[in-house]
Amino acid sequence: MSDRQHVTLEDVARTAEVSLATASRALNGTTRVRDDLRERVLSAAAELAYTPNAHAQALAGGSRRTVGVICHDISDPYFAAITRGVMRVADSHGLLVMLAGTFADPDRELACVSTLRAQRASAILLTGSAFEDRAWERRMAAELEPYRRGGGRVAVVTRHRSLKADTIAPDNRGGARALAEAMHRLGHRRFAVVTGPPQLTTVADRVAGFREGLAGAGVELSDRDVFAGSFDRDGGYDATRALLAAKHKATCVLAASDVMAVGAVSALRAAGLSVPEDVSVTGFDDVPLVRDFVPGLTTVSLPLERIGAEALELALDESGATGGRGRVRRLSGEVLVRESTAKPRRRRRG
Amino acid sequence: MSDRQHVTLEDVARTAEVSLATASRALNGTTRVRDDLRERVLSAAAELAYTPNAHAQALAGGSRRTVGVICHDISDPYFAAITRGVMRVADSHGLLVMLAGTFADPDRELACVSTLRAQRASAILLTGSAFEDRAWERRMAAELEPYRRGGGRVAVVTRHRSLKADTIAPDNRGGARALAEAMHRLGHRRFAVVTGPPQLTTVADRVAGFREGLAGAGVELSDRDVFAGSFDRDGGYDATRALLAAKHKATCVLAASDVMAVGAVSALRAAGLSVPEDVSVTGFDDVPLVRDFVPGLTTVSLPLERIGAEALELALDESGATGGRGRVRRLSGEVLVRESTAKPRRRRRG
DNA sequence: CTGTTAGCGCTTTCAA
DNA sequence: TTGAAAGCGCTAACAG
Repeated sequence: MSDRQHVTLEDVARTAEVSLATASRALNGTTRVRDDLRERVLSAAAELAYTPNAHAQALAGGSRRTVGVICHDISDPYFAAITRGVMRVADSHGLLVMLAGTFADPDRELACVSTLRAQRASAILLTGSAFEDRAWERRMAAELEPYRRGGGRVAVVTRHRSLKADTIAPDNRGGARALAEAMHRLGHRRFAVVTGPPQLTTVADRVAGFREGLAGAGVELSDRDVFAGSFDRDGGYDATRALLAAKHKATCVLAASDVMAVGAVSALRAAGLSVPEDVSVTGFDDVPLVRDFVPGLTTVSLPLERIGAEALELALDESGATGGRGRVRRLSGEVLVRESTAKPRRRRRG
Repeated sequence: MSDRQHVTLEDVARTAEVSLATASRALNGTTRVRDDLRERVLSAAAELAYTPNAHAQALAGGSRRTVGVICHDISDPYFAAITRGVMRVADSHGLLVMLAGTFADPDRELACVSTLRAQRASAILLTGSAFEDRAWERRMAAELEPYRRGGGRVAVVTRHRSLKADTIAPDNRGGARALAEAMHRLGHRRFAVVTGPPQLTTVADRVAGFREGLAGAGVELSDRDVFAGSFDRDGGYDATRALLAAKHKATCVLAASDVMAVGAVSALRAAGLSVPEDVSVTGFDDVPLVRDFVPGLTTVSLPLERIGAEALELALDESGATGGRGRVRRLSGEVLVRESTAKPRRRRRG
């Protein structure tokens, strides 16, 4: 046994008394190798507990066995579900997932791409919302372009088309519109929106959808009906507190995500209001655990795991790669009316 | 501009009209470089959108800029929270997280270690429960040992001591014992346990703790009081259905995790029982979103993000590395009695 | 089918 | 300080 740090292919070859090339071939199965030699190599490798150095393999032009996933925050069930879908597909392709978290910081996101680029990930998946910011978009495009030139594949979820990448596009706007319309049909006339930072395209799309749906039904949503917080549970809680403090008369609160809705419901309860008796609340996404909430959250269901899985599949599938513009796969959400929403009461507080 | 795939350091050096070595030094700041040369290198790199090839860097003995995290399922909020903690620390050290999911399959877990070893991750974190299986343990130890010899660091969460790695050990047993005792003090005398596969050490420890706590109070927990399912929401649901089908007379259901408890509550409700009026239910972990459930889930709170953060910190901190046995950092959980548990009724169903 | 050899892109001695 | 050159461990021609 050597006092070297790692067992290398050379050690294996020497032990098996074959050449480096033969050892490599035996291990990778690229070319046929005489059976007894292959046996010798394999047992030598096992005996020495040999593990190939992935860096050397990658450098020698062998493989690119990793994919990068960039999300805002893995502890958000939305991203967790998407990432799970990615991991399933990655696993079935023998790929390792490198996970980068941006915590919704645009600069951090750029840095993540750069890191993943350095790692020569075979694909980069941008799963988080984009930021509505021309300068940022340009910088992102500039970061992505050389990556693509080097053979890297890019897929994005809900992003601006300007990135020209393969895109999985859940219909945030349409889903929000349909949800708002459903709430209007239920009888609601006074609405408030509890939402995240408007620079996030997902947020912007959903709010735009709410606005459209209501406008179509003749209800105007003014800026004073929109309460923004961080795009998480606490943001939903805080925004709802602000709504309460403003003595807003909404009978229905449209939250920009399930997670925000959970915060909203908690804030309403803390204020002594009950859902849906006093106020109806809706979410968006239909994330796993929230399905077991009582009252069941009315929401727009998105196939999150599938979104992750398809994003990676799209990125990995070279065949249909259009020359630059990127393919777009649209997914529609389904409005799920559950118990967190009800007909508004005749009379309300205030 | 070359028609090469990637911009390399050589391109940068040529553009800046310096040697490879100087370019490298200027970029890494390892040695002093004349200011004007450094400037030239930096601007050439920027101009060419140069990104170092991490594989080449790693191979040349430069850096190990990744850590591996192995978990059962990232969409489980328990692992998501731990991973978030890991990512925070990784980020502050400039490390990239490689995430591997085992879906609680022992063989898959072994394979993950091997992959991460190949990637020369600077540390491997085993965050999922171990499996109670001597043969598996031996194989895992055999996989880890050469990794360590090559300078790799290993840290584990809730594992068997036999792995001899740095360990973050939440007190599953003690927490479970305290929780069971608290439920006994509340007045419960008939208990059932809804749990995951007993081969998982976490599960085994928690069930053992429940058993101990109850035994100390004079209540025997027999095998017929324990209902096992998969260690997730559906497992909790299914196990509770089994409990119901067996007409078990428990007034208090102890679930092995919050996520299982969520499934348990849903199953009870579906059967027309209310929590806590008809049956009390407890969880374990105190995962984020479940905190907003109504009724609030009585549980044992574990600092999940901190567990992840400390696991990586421990692994990265060479200073206190004991010569082989591994350091152990114990963390105790806190019993949180909320509204999902109540005094048992005098009379019960059946 | 097997062995020899030339890199992959970078860091790091070692001289200058 | 700077540059030349020797690898890091592996794969993939290219000869045999």
